Amino acid sequence: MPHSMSLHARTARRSRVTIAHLAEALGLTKGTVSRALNGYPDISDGTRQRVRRQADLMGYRPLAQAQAIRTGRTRALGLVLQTDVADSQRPFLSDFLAGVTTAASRESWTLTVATSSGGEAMLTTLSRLVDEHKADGFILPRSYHDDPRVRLLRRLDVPFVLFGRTSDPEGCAWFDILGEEAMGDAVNRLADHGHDRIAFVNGGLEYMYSHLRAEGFRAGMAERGLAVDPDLMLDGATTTEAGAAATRRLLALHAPPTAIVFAVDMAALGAYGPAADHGLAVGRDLSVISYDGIPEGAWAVPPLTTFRVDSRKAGERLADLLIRRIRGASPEDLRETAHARLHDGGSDGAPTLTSAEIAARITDTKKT
Amino acid sequence: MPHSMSLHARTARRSRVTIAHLAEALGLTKGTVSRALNGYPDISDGTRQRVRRQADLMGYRPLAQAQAIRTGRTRALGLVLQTDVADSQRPFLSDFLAGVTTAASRESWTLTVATSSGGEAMLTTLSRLVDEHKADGFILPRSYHDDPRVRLLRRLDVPFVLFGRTSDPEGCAWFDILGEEAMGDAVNRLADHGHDRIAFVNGGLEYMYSHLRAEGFRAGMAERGLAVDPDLMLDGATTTEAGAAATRRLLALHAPPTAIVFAVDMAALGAYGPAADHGLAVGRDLSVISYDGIPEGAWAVPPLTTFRVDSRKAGERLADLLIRRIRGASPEDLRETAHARLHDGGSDGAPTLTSAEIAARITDTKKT
DNA sequence: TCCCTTGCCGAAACCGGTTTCGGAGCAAAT
DNA sequence: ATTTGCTCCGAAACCGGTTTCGGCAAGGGA
Repeated sequence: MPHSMSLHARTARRSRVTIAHLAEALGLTKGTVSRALNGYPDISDGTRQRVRRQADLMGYRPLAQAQAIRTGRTRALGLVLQTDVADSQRPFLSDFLAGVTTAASRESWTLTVATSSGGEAMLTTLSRLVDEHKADGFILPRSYHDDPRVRLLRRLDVPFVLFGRTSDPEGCAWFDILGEEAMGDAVNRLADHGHDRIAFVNGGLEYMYSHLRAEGFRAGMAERGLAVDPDLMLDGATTTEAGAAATRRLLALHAPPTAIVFAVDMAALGAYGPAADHGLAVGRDLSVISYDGIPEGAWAVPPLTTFRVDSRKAGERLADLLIRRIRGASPEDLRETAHARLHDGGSDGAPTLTSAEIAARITDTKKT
Repeated sequence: MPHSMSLHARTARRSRVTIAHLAEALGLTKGTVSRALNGYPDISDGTRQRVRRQADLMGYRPLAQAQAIRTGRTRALGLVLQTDVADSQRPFLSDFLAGVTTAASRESWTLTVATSSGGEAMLTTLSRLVDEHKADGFILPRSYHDDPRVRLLRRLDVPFVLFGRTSDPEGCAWFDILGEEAMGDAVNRLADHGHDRIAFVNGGLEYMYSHLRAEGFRAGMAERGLAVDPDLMLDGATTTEAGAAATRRLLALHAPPTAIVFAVDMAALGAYGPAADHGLAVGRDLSVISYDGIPEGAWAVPPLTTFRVDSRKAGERLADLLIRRIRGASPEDLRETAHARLHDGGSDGAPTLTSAEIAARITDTKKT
């Protein structure tokens, strides 16, 4: 007499089909069903098929949290956002999340999000999430040159993937956009336009990307046989104000640049004000190329020429890599990069003035 | 002989302090400890104190997922973002998430985020999350006039809070910004400037906010004794392109407005192009006031005068309300509103031209 | 003094899964 | 014919909590 004693009817409010229901319907025990579904070798192919078929016939999906108390894994990705810094990734957060969650839900994983303000709080939050088993691994956005989060998770032996590279790649998986390549392309583009006095305004040196982008800028200059003037190399500009200050400083030089490459859009937007102050038209008298593709760039006049990042894809790739990392793949096999795409806004072009002419213009406007 | 047989030493990698450890240290059983911590009445005050003390002495924190398999509650808030619509809340997503998660973690809850594209997918995602017990309740951003998510969750008897109101408030808790008040203030401000021919460009009527803001606009007009001309009432503009189209249509009227109130910043940004096409200076010849406070508005020339929303606070309040809702508070007691704050950008001012003069200007520029 | 509450806690079942252990059944080897 | 070994599954313990049930001891009323 099969199906003799049925479990409590599924009429109860919000009852799901459990592994016990499934086992009963199959005439097997919970344990056998579980092993069948989880690929244990001591289950015959026949029953495995039968179990699988019945499982998706009845629409059985294991309860992640029930599995978690035994396995310690809850099929959740963790993402801790730092909210106290002006972050060029912020405008794309929505896209980024869309990427992460769609890739995650493809494997029926979910995303747990937390925020923290300040580096210390970040570490506290991370270890709390680890301790409470809220996530099986973490996506770490905006990697630092020397990243304390990496050290923490490495020590705790918790899987993670970086959005960005880091100085000590030991045990690190990552996805990154080749910012150095973009910066090199920017130099080449400007050189093609005829510029030979090109400045570089970098972001904060605590971030890994700054080192890479500076490298890329230098490589581009070398490629075109252009000298890198230390006076034209600034850093620490991640806001519009800092970008404006950097621009003013560059324009005040005896031999100002005819073009500026910014590592960060937010800083590049700061170039427009000082340029206008001296009657310099961005895109003609002063060329600007930048990186990020933030929406504000499109509203500048002329719109910013910049290298766009596909945040949604980044999220997808990171989620995918992290899941594979959690499942045991070695970090060395989980390193991917992609290219930024140039968006021609009009803020760069052939120089209409030489460096000397710009210098003259500056002294002129200063007098008045 | 108390403490005779100690549990496996806590030296094991990543072992937490469990309720069994706690019980052993106290010489009680797991069940008693659990009841003590959860406020059951059949525990003496003395032991309750003792248990509590020992609990935070040993740093015990219950594993949410272990509790969940019995209680069905996992101390997680759910947030499903719709990613396929141009959403004025998107630039503030980071702040919003910061608000939600800080309020949640204050009560040691977490946030589970999912995304979906399309209304149907949204409902599927929601019911999957409910079915898999991934969240105990949901924050529903950007409420619709008639919201299918509300109907679904109401039917499933799952707690939720709305960011925004809805047409059928039955069983709904919410937090909302008084957009109608802002629109009324906008009208008053324009009337103070001397405008008497004011247009209103609304967002999509499927959203609840559009109805409220239209209402607020009408109330403001009535308050100032101004007639509402049906020709000056448009809707469906949530993008820059749609805003531009609406502006062109308004300017082409026999008696064009001297000021336009937009329900949405993204649409308001569309006013600049058409105005410039006809040689009209925004802020002087044509006044524009809007709502949202998106960062792009600051880059328009002149910057947009707009009503800003405090997204972080909204997130905090929503998380708080939802937690109380899940804990059993009745939805009627969980309804809060807040005010938008005016940010004076310069896109509005006293009219320099009358409606007739604008009309003349339009026909002039059309000829050339 | 006896009985009946009442307060308070232990014991054990339970939630929905996973994992270990052991043994039944069968075929091949001795 | 017995032993050996292998395949495959059931039984039961386990994970970290919650909840039900029952019983002991103290207190109160008759």
